Amino acid sequence: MDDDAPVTAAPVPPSAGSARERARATFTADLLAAARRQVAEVGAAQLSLRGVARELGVASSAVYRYVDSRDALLTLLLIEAFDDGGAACETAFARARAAGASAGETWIAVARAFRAWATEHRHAYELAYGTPVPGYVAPQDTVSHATRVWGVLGRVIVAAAADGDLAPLVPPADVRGLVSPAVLEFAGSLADDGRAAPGTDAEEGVVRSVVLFDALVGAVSTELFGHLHGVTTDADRLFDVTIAAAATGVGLVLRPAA
Amino acid sequence: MDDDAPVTAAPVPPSAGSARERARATFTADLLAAARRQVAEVGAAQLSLRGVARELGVASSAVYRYVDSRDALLTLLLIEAFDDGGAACETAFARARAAGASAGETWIAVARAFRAWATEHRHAYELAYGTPVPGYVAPQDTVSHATRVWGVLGRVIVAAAADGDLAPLVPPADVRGLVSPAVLEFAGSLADDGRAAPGTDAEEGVVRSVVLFDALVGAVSTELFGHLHGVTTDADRLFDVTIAAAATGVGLVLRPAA
DNA sequence: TCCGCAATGTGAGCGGTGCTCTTGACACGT
DNA sequence: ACGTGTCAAGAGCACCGCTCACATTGCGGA
Repeated sequence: MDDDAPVTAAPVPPSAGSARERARATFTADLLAAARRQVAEVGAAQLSLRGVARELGVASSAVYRYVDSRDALLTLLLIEAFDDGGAACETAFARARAAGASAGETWIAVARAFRAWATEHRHAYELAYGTPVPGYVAPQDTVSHATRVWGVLGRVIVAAAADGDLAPLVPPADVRGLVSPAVLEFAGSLADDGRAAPGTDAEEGVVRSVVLFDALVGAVSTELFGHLHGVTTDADRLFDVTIAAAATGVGLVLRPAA
Repeated sequence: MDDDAPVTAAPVPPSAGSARERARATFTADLLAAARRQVAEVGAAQLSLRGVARELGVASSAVYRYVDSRDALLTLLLIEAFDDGGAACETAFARARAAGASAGETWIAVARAFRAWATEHRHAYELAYGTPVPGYVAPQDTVSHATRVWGVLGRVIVAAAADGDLAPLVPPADVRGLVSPAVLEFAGSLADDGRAAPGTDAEEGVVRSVVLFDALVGAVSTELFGHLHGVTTDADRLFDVTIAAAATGVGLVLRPAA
């Protein structure tokens, strides 16, 4: 009631911009929320622009004023998903390290956080880490968000190297030339103190991160996609064992905090 | 030309059954072939009954005479996919063992075969091991086909135990009560000579198989779904390293054949 | 103050989808 | 030779993504 004030009133109530810009912002937010809700209910592949329009009580064509296409909407949700999962891993990492956890313990904490996020946001996980939506290719804007999880895993390896918790690979693997230069550069920027631990091979570190990533996505995907259905009586514990085995596989020593 | 013979002729030319039954069988086969082709081209989620009807030069409604629904058709293709992937693993296993390969070498051969199959039949892999098709729940008939890969991985572990190539898990994992009884029974049936190697814990063996399975699906999925895009310059070698790390993680010793 | 423009919402419409149901033709077994 | 039952066809329903011409409305400049 207070909002439709006299003619020239209220130039900048809470947010900036003209009334139109504010309306646009709030409607866009509502649209994204509705889309998020719909993805959570029926999955990304079933996301329907007409459906969100219905939910918003608006003509289906109106949605196209705010979003280029269904794919563009999917891209927004995909970025959100990557950011959400990445943030979950990042806070788990930070919290574990702040609590003095060893690199191995940190890896387990990160993996658990990732799995918890995936379980709670099943469809967001599917969107980000499941089968690519058919006919849809993720634009370049998404990769920077997708790398957040990678960054955390890389820092786990860096921390392990710094703490002396990184055993040699068994059997020794020749990783020379395996990693693309751009990724090597990205990996080089991960060490907190600006310098990698002595004797650490950056290329081998990236390979270890890849193995951890594969194990993580593999464990979560098989569980969420039903391939472990009826296999175990305690999925939580099985996940922990799986994740621990992955650590051992990359030479990440699992020891309690010092 | 020879087929549309005179009125009462040719009771049982090559296959059995009446002319109607034979026609039905061949048409069903054609239908499946067309569906297979379409899945290979555009993916399972884009499989269109109208599309296969078009390809067969038939009305879309006619397809429903031969298949209950789009989902039923998907089920047939899903079973095919599981069988195909399972067969690839089985022949790789048999071939490696026949050549005297160690359990570790056999694991690598199986993993490579699985990856090769997945790469060649991308959409079949997606159908079987990717995000479940939304709104579609795989019927019970599919599980027996899905277990073929599991059987191979289980036999890898059994072989390793028999050959003394199975190191204890590091760190030791308490796997008591982790595995469902039905799966334990299935695992018990895998030993070729009818008896598990002495000192082998069946439950722990299943857990090792799960870890291998997760690593396999994880490695293939991340690669096929684009998460390793631009990371490596040699995906084949990276896969091998990943698979070797998984073996080490479950205590599967990688040694050359005796 | 008023006018023109741009942003916005609408609804019809196009071509596509899965699926159902009626209708008519054909082949089969008796 | 004839009933019976299988079959393909096509219309139709409800949904989808997307486009476009059309009103409306709010904004900024004259």
